[in-house]
Amino acid sequence: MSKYRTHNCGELSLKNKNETIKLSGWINKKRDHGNLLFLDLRDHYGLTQCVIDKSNTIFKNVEKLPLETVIQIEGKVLERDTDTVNKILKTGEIEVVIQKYKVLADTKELPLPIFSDQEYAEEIRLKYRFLDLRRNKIHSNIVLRSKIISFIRSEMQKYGFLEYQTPILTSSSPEGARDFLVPSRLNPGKFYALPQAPQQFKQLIMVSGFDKYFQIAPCFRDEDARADRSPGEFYQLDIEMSFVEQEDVFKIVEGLFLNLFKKFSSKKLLHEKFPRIPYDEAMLKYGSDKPDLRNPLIISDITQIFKREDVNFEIFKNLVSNGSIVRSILTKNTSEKPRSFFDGIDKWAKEEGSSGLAYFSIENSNKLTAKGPVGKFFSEECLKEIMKLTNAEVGDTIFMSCGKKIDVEKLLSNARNKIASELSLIDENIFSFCWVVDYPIFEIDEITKKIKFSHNPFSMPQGDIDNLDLSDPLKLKAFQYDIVCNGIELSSGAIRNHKPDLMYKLFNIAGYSRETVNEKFSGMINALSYGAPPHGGIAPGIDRIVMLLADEKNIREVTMFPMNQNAQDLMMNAPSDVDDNQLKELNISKRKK
RNA sequence: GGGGGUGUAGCUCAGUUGGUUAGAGCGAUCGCCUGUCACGCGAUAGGUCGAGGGUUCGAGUCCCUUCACUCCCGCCA
Repeated sequence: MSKYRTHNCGELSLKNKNETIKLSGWINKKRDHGNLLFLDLRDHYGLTQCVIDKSNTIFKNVEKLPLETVIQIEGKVLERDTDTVNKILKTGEIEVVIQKYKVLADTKELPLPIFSDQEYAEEIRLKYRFLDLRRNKIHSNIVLRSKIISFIRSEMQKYGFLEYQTPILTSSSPEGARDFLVPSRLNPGKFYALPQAPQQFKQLIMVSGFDKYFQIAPCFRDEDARADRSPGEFYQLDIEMSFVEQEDVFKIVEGLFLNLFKKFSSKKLLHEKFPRIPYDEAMLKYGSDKPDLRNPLIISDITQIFKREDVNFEIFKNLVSNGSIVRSILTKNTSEKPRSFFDGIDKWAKEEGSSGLAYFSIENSNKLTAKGPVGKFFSEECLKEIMKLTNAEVGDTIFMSCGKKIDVEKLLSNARNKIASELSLIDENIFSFCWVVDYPIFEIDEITKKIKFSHNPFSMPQGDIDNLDLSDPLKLKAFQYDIVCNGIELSSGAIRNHKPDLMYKLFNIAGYSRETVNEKFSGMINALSYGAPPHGGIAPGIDRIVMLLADEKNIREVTMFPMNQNAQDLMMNAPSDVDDNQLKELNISKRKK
C-alpha cells in the first residue's frame, strides 16, 4: 500500500462505504460554514468532497489551509444524504470525513485561480504553465493528446508499420522554411540544422529496405507563429511506404483517420470516403487549396461575361480587356436580405485591401432583372448566361470580384468564409475531409519571376516518367496530395521521385545545377543511385489533429509547454543569453549592430 | 517587416463629455455561520491606470513615442 494514498480522488463510491481510506491531492475548493467545512480534494483522477466539523480538534488548522496546498488526509467514507448527492461528480454519492491530515507541500499565493473556468491572459498562463495545466479543460486536452498518440501508434502497428527514430542534429537544406542552426564545437565554423521534417531520412529508410516506416516526429521550422501554428517546433505522424502508388497511401490514411475521428469525437463525418479535388478545381471553386467543404458556397469564373457587347459595366470590362479575371460567389435565396447585409460584405472586402465586392440579386417580375448597385449594367440575356455559369436561380445573389487571378482567388476564398459565417451556413458539428490532388510541380516565384518548386522537390511527376515532356514545366503535375479537414491543412504527402536522372532534370528547371544537388542533397541523391524502391508517404500534423478533436481554435490549448508568439518560453526563459566561454568554445562571436 | 485588438488591485473586468478621494466580483487576511458543492454574511489590506513625453487649471480618459501580449498579412518546399 502506498504511503500517500489508498485510493485516488476519482474512484471512491458507495462500494467503499464505511471504509477508512487515505487520499492525497490539492485543495481545489473550500466551503467553510464556520463549524463545518467542505473541502474538495483534487488529483489527476478527479475530485472528492471531504468534510470536517469542529468536533475534531484539527478543524481550526484544516480550515486555514490555502487553496492548492498539497495534503494527505485519512478518513472514513460516508454515504451522502440523497438531497446532498452531487450528480456532476463521479464521487458525488459519497464524502470522506477527515480524521487526520498532513500537509505535503505549502503554496504561495496563486497568480491565477485553478478551479475556475475563466479565461486568462496568455502571458500569465504561459509563465505559470504548471498551474495552468492543473486546470480541468487544458488538463483533459493534454490527456486526450496522449490517448490520440497512443491510438495512432497502435493502429500503425496493426497496419504493419514500424516506428524508427531519425536524427535531430542533421544538415541544413536550401529548400523550404528557415532552419534552426546548431553550431558544431568539433567542426569549427560549421553548423547542424534541426530537421524541418525527417523527409530525406524516411526516404533513406525505404532505400534501406524497411518497407513501412512511421514516427511521431518532432519538426523544427524557424517561421512566425499563427493560432494553428506553433513557433519553432511541432509534431508530425511521419509515414513512408515502399512499392506503393498514391491509392495505397490513401487507403491506409483514410482508414486511420476514420477510426481516429470516430473514436475521439462525436461529431459527424460528412464523407466516409474522402472526396478528391484536383488542385486546379479547388483553386477555382473554393479559391484555396484547403477548402472547407462544410461551406456550401461555390466560386465560378464569369470573366467571359465582361467581353459581351450587352454588358455596360465599364470598370470590369476595361480590367478584363487588360487581362484581369472576374469570379463570383453565389448565395441562395438572399435577394430579400437588407441592404446592410450586402454593404457589410462590401465594406469587409475593402478592409481586406481589395476594391470591394460588387453584387446584385436576381429577380423576376415578368422578366429577369438584377437588383443592386451594379444591376443596371446587365441585360436579360446576359443574366441568363450568368445564371447558367453560376447555377443561379431567381432570388439568389451574385458577389463579384475582378482583378489578378491570385488576388481574386484569395479575396473570394476569404469571402466564402465571411459570407458563410454571416449567413450561418457552417455546421460546427461536422468534420469534412477531402484530398486535394494533382498539385503542380512548379510555379512562378512572384518576386524573382523564376520557376521554383511549388511544394516538395522530391515528388514524382505524373505521366510517362521515362519520356516526360519537360518543355512546359508549369503544366507538370505531381503525385502530391494534401488532406484537408474543415479548411485546415492536416497533412501533405507525395509519391517520391526515386529516379536520380529525372530528379536532376527537375532540379535543373528550378535552377539547381547537378553539382548543387549533389552537394545539398547528397544523402538522398547518392542513395537513389543504389537501387531505390518506388515509395511514397505522407505526414499528418499531430497538433492540428488534436486541435480538431479537442475542438480548440488555438494550438497552445493542446500543447503542454508552448512558446509564445515571439518564440519565447516564458516559464523556462528561453531563448536566453549564454556565457562568453560557451560561445568561444563554439567559435561563435556575436555580431555588433 | 506591415496591419488590427488588448493593457486599470494577485486574477477577471467596469470606469459616461477630460472634473473632487479610481470601483465591482473572485482571491488574500480577520470575524460570524453545521449540509455546502461558484455556500452565505461582515470588515480589512491591496493601484507607477504597461512605460515615457505632450496638450490642459485639471488626464485612467485626448495627442505623440515606446513596450508587452494576441490575431492577421508576409513567411511556413
